[in-house]
Amino acid sequence: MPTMSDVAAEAGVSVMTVSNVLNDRPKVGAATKLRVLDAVERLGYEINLTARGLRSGRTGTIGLIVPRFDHPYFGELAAKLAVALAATGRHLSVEQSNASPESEREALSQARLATYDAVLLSVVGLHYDDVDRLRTSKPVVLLGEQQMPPRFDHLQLDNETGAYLATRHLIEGGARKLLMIGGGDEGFPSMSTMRTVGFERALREAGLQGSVRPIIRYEPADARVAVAERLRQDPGVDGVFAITDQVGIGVLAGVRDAGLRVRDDVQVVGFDNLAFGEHIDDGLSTIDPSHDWVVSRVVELIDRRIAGEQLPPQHLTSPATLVVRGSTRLPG
Amino acid sequence: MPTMSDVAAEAGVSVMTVSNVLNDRPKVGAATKLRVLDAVERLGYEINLTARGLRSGRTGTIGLIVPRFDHPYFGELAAKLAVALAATGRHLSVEQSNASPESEREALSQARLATYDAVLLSVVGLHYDDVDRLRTSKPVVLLGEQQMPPRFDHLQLDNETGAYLATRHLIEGGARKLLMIGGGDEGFPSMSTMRTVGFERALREAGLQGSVRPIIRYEPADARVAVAERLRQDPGVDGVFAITDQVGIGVLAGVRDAGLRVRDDVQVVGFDNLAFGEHIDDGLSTIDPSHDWVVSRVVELIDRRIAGEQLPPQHLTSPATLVVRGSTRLPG
DNA sequence: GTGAAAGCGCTAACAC
DNA sequence: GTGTTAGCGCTTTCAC
Repeated sequence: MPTMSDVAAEAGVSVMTVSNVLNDRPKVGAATKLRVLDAVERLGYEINLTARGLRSGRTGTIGLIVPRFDHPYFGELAAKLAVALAATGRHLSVEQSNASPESEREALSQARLATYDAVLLSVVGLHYDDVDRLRTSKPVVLLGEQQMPPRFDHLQLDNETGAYLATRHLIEGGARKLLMIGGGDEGFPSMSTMRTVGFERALREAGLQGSVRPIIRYEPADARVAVAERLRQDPGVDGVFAITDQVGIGVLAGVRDAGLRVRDDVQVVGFDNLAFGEHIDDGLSTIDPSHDWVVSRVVELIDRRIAGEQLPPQHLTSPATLVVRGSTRLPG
Repeated sequence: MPTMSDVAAEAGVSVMTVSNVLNDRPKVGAATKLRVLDAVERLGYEINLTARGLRSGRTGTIGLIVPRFDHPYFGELAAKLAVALAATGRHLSVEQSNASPESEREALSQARLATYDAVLLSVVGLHYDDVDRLRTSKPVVLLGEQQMPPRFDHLQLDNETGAYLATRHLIEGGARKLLMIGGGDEGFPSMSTMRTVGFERALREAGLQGSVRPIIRYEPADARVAVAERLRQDPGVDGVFAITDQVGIGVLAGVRDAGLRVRDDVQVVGFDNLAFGEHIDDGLSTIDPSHDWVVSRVVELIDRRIAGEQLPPQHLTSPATLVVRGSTRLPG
């Protein structure tokens, strides 16, 4: 592999001039620039990013750490982030934290975080203390619904409003006996707790009772079993709020398993607006988490942090909006 | 951030001894080792992976380059790969190539490939020439269905057999007028070409005619429109082979859009065995691509390549097996 | 078993 | 505009 010195020798200039050309630094003569680029071409030279990173302290790469690669929520977010970051000349690299306890520790180690210019950390599944232990000189932006140490920038959804809108929509469509799958008060402000608060607020406003069925994993299979079981015990249920669309897909299946019709017998709303929701049955109504909004804010924020701007930790909440599809009735 | 010299000073040893301890090199005295680890602890030292990488040429990280983060096929594969690599002490970093033409060029640049110990390149959407241009000193393993330069290691599915099994299963369930959505002969051995060959072989064996409806993007929305349109033109169709499960989800919706019942009127089989297929409708029958087999082979292969073993380029084909769910009938 | 010297390939800082 | 010097933090090599 040729190095910068090889290019310098080939072009008859110093390595600094080569570096200046390759980094588009302004103070290079046009003729020199051409000679350098020519030499680069002839030798097939490409820069050594590791060496650049060691010397300059910058890598041009942003890290995104997600719990799992195979959850569509992160896939969809990551895809949008990658596009937005590419537009500002940065590069996104995604790691999975939850492969094993060791790999989680490793993914969150200062050593690995330091290989990025900034780190976006999806904190699903991480606890306050895991995150509070983080020591890094690089900017860290937290994404997710847990309560987290306030010294970090943190973006989250408006979980409570989203759950409220979903539940009110079920009620406006005529549901009178509601069930939330995947909810429960965890005793601290988690995603589950906050969505449950929104669910219960909408019930209270309407003067209705509802029930909450927690599940351990937000997986379709678990939700499917849970909802079918509950519908058999409690046949009057006519509206289900699924804590996520993944859970929602299981709820749709569980409603069928119980011998009931989605929408006509039991309305269903999810949360996340995953792409596949549009095509399941007659469409799964859901809450859109405004990924584009989140992505724009994140990109702005890391730009400013990487530029070294000092601003207090940002705690931002993205809007949640209702998306109506065939699993619910319109009001009236 | 403390460096290795700081640790050496703190422990009263040389940097080399610190390095030897941290890398578990055998020739360190037990007492010295303790003193070093103690100093590491006290200073909160963590190694600088960039410096290590520059000097040693190894990073401990494997790169996986996929076209899109938001396609569940890659998410599911990446999740399994991450777990398998973690077990051998390596680390997986995933990049998206198709965010834009520039980001694709960048993701495939020698410069970026060189930051990994080995690169797994998912070649969906890349052409022979894109890949043939790759120059890198690091091992590259290709994953995907295109025909590719034989100098690379390459793992692919048994597309033809998979498509054949899917189609034969439709026929055994009673389908007599078959349609393939997303097929077509592209004139070279692509995924589409090979799956179409398998489809047509099964038809020929059964003495049946079938038709093939190409689509541009393998997206549910496109497939949905295509299949509904075709079913209206051609009402006798009673079996659809969808080129992927993503397409299959659109086919299920399109069958309903056309006023027909999945399975009773139109049997449907997909390909990929994505996780969500189990819970859509009564389940989407599909072809399983043996991700676990692929993952094992890939991990073995890169272990040997990274160890510097010289072996001819490996071209491996993973088995394809049928998974029967509610979108098709069992024979008889 | 431990340490000294050299250098991986680049860029920051500054001299000219 | 261009070149020189120094050094980022580590590992390789080799001496003891």
